[in-house]
Parts: sequence; structure tokens; C-alpha cells
Amino acid sequence: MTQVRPMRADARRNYERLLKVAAEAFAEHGEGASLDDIAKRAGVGSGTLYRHFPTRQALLEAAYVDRIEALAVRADELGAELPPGEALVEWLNELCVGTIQVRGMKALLGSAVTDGSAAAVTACGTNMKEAAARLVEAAQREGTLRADIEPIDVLRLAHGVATASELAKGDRSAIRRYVSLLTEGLRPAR
Amino acid sequence: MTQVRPMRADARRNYERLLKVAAEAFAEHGEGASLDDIAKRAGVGSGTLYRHFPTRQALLEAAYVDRIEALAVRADELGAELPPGEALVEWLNELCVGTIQVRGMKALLGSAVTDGSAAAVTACGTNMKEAAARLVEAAQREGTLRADIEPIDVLRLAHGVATASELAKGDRSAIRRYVSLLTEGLRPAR
DNA sequence: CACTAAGCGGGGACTGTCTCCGTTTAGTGT
DNA sequence: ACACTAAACGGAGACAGTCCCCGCTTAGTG
Repeated sequence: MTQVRPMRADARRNYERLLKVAAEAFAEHGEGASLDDIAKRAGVGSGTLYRHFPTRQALLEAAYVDRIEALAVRADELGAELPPGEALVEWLNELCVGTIQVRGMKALLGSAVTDGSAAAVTACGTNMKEAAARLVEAAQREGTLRADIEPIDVLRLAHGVATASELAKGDRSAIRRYVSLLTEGLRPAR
Repeated sequence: MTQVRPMRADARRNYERLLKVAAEAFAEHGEGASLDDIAKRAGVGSGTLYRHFPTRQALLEAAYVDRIEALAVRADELGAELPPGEALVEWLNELCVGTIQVRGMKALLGSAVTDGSAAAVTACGTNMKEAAARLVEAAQREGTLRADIEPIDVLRLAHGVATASELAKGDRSAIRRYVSLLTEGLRPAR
């Protein structure tokens, strides 16, 4: 086993400050926020930032792990409370809405879901995929979800809906319509 | 009337070289291709590029006008050949596929469809929106399209589908499934 | 309290965007 | 042919961002 010696106190301090500042920065400027600027605002050198988080993706993910994790948990809650079809619909709703409300999270969801070679196979992304898989499979067994849809498709489509909704900045109702369209489309052919 | 004096010969030459090179560059490196590099490859200074095309958007659009225009024309062709519902479905199919095949066109479609204040109200984007509107309205009159969908929604959703498909680089069949899901979702509630 | 490796941080190389302005040249009138 | 001028050129350079390297600092240990 990899003997993980605990982080030095200063390292831990910086790590946490960076996360806090990063979350603010992403919220304020979107996923493109300047990394050097985040480092500066956290009062550390850029070297420190890049050592802790080698890529923008890594930082983005670290800043939002809790939300992703919460979403994965939520999937199982809904799965326990509702019939599979409804659980999936409701979860997709929360997923899309959440993704849009938190600037920067859309980018994260997107990258977690590519199958490009260098895809960041992030731990929490995996959680999410597994949670989605459980909902999808249950709904398919029940017959309320098209059979030709894979779990990963659902996540990609959620990303697509979030993207479409973003284009409709001015129209607050768009997201509701787009999510409903997605869930309608997911039902088996008549 | 704005008396448009014809471009000077050298200006026209450069304009055309730039377009040609830009199309290649976008195809090769995606929408993010370096503009200075395009200028260099076209054998002109960057000043010349920026004078002809003040923004990346402008260049992108100029490089793809013909395709956008063709798509608008195609909408009317389909509208004349097929019953409205089918025409819309078929057009969406061609739109999504075309958008994905041509790197950089997705970005263009996206920007043509935002209603943010500074939206580039591009001439050819308008053509496209009008073409879409004709198909959408016909299909709604016929009753084969949900009544709560606006023409612009259809374009945004196409952009969303293209985005989702892009995430599935490895999976050639994804796009078909996603488009079919979109068209299913667009049908009126049962 | 001294030692050492973990950690820091900012200077600097590099890439890209976009503007400014001195220089060049196409088109025109003579 | 030639001179003139407005149009167009082009590249230097200011600026912003990313990311690495390596000499310096400091937390944790015996």
C-alpha cells in the first residue's frame, strides 16, 4: 500500500486556501479564470498552485468534489425513494440545474465524460458514472427508458442540455423545457 | 445607400487568401487555431488579418458562410418536399451531422444563437434562424411538434446535441442516437 | 537546536491576442 | 510616363496567460 505520510502543515494550509479562492474565482469568472491570479489571491506563488494541481482540470475537480459527490449520493437516494423511471427523471433535473447554477461545473462534467485517450479518469467522476449506471439500468429493467441508451450517454446528454441552456442566458424557462425534452426523448419509442 | 467602392486589388487578394487559410487552420486545429499563425501562413501581417476580421467570430463566420447558407436553403428544400414534421426531423439530422463534421462550425452555430447583449447578429445567422422558424411553425401547425418550443430552441438544442456527440469521440453511433432522442423529445406529449 | 527533505515562490521562457503607426502601393488624373 | 493620395500593409511591441525551474525557506524530527 502506498504509505501516505500526512501533508506538512504549510502545504495543507496552502492547499486549502487555494481551493477556497479557486471556488470563488471560478464562480466569478467562469472556468477560464486566470490560474496565476488565483495563486496571487491565495497569497502563494504560482509554482505552489501548479504543484498541488497540475492542470486546470485537477483544480476544478478538487474545488467541486463535494458537489459531485453529493450528486452521486442523491442518485442513490432518489433510486431508493421513487420508481426507477421517475428517479432518473428527477435526478437528471437536479443534475442539469446544478450544473448550470455553478459556473465551471459544466466544464468538469464535460471532461469527466469524454472517452478521449487522455481523459481524466477522476475518482469522483467515476462515482458519478456508477451512480448514473445504477439509475439507468433500473429504469431499463422497468422498461421506462430506451434500451439503446448507455449510462454515459445520459451524462453526455445532460452536458448537452446544460450547454443549450447556457445559450439561452436571457430565458430562465429554457432549462425546464430542455430538460423535459430530454426526459421525453429518453422514453421508449411509442 | 452606402456607396460600396470596390476593394483594392491587393486587399481583395489578401482577404481571399486569409479565408482559404483560415478554413484549413480551423479544420486542422479547431476553433482555437492561432490567428497570428493564420496571418503568417497567409503571408500577411497580423494587422491585415485583424482589419479584415476584427474578431475570431467574424473570421469563423466568413469562412463558413457558404455552408450556413446551404443549410438554410436545404431547410426550404426539405420543407417543400416532405410533410412538415419529417422535414424538420431530416433537417435537424443534417444540421447536427454537418455541425460536427466541420470543426469550428459548432462554435459558430453556438454564437449565432446566444441572446446575450453583444450577440453577433450576423446576416447569415439570421437566414438560418428564419429558415428554422419556417420549419418549426409548419410542424407546429401540423401538430407534430410540441407547442412550447420556439424556433431558436431548436437551434440551441442542435448545438447541445453536437456538444454531447463531441464528448463521445470514440463512439461513431452516438450522434445518431442523440439526434433521434432529440427528435423524439420534440414530439408533442402523448 | 541542528539537520534535512518537503515545500515555497517568483523570475522568466513561451505562446497567443490585438493595436498602433510608419511605410508601401493601387488606382487615378494629367 | 509620372506624380499624388488615400487605402492598405505589416510587424514591432504592449499585454495577458500558462507553466517550469531551481535557489531559498521552514516544518518536523532526534
